[in-house]
Amino acid sequence: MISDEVRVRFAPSPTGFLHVGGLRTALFNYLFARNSGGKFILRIEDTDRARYVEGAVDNLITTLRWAGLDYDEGPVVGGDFGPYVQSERLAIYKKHVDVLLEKRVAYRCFCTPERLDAMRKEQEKKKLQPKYDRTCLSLSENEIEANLSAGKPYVVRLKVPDNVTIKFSDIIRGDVEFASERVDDQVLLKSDGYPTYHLANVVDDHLMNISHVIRGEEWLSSTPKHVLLYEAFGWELPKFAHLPLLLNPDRSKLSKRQGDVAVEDYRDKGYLKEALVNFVALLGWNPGDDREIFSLSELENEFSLEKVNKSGAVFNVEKLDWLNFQHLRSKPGDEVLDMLKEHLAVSGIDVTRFRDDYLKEVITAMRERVSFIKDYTGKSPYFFTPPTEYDPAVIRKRWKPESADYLKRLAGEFSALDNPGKSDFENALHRTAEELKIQNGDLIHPLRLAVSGMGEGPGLFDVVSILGKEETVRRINAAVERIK
RNA sequence: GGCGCUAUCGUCUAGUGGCCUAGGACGUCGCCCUCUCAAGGCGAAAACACGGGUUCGACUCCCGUUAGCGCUACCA
Repeated sequence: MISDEVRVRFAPSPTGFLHVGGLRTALFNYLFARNSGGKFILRIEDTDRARYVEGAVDNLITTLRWAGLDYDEGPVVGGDFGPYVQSERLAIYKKHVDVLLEKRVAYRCFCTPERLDAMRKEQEKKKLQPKYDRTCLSLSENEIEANLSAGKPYVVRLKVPDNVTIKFSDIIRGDVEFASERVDDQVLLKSDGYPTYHLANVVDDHLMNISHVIRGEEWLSSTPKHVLLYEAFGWELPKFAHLPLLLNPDRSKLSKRQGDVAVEDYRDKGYLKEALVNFVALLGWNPGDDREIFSLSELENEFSLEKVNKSGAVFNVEKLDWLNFQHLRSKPGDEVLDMLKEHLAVSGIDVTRFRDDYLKEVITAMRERVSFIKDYTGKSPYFFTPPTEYDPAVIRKRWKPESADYLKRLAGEFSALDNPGKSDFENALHRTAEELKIQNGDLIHPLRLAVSGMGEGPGLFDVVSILGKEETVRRINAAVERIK
């Protein structure tokens, strides 16, 4: 009997890196658990020795933690239902296969991969459904014994009952049914003694008391096999929820080739975990109103499987960028400061040259203008290093023959100021323009070019006051020498 | 091919038979603000796949067609 407690699991296979689709599946499981006061479990499905990738488990765990999806039971943290790595549970699967064999709902198959291959090709040629032909189902006890003692390798297959309709209910899709004729006699135990996904998954979900199986839609078609297994064991079915797939822009299943799919690719590009999590949550789920910006804890409060929709969702990076901007913008200044310092350090800029107060002023000035931390150096490099080049397009547009003289005059005015603030610079510039009988803009634009090398950025007087009097004057003098 | 799932603006989506002249967001475009760039404000273009039913009334329910996707391994 499955208890009332909600227990869900994320069960990745350690074949590489955490896929964004995997992140979304993990997130929905996590949110459902948190929302219902249940447990979120991590289980490693490493039953395919051929595809196992060294270090993938650690990577998976690290990435999940980075995203903030802490699990209650699983590798490293342990729990009462372990081990949580399938390769450490081989004896358990073997025992359960024996039960199935005993009940005669499974049978040994000694067919070679070569024969199976030929059979399948033949079926395909005849436009038949590829399906095991049950040759080994009719083996006598003696033949089986003989094969066994001859040490012939074998697999164990599920004996799918004839002419029944397999029905189950999916929380997201409603009632689904399959004709058993359509279901192949699935291999449960491979010849190397490892279980297949289907067997291990069902056994573990039952033994680990999993209440809800929340996974990608690609599993919907194999769910009848699982249902049959639960029935064969006499176990109660968990609730199923098959999530819509994440898609490439061309609407095929999200894959490499068409962009980045690894969570760490996005992390390395500077996306915040808050933005990625928020974005991925909105792919297939919505709160039912107009809100778009969510923190993880808000999602925990709001999430429900009933609001998950059925159709696949295109992974559209433009919206992710916008969300990154939103989340970065609302981060506390101190946190941004730390991130900025780290970014400067890895960019080879000597962080010790800048006081925290200086960097905080830069952050205030650039807040509305950056979507990523790297934009601080990308969009306003002049806060960290004096310009060495001046944008030719801006020179053409803003720099007049008289600009150099005007700026020299302005530099003189600035120099005379005593510990000036933003409004002092502003007043000095207005005064100079008036004396020169020119527009403020005739000074403002060349000055911006001189101090920044570019034509865009925060308010000019913010820039100048952040840079300070000495640095501003120095940059003016350098610019009038260099800009022709 | 078979089976299954799905189908609202370019994209993410709201919509559970009358509140729909189909709403919001991203993106795009225009205007305002303005020393530039952003941000912000205002506005525009932009969708119910198609055909049948059911109903007084369908985006909403049913059937079919079409299309897309998934599965069809001793992979998960």
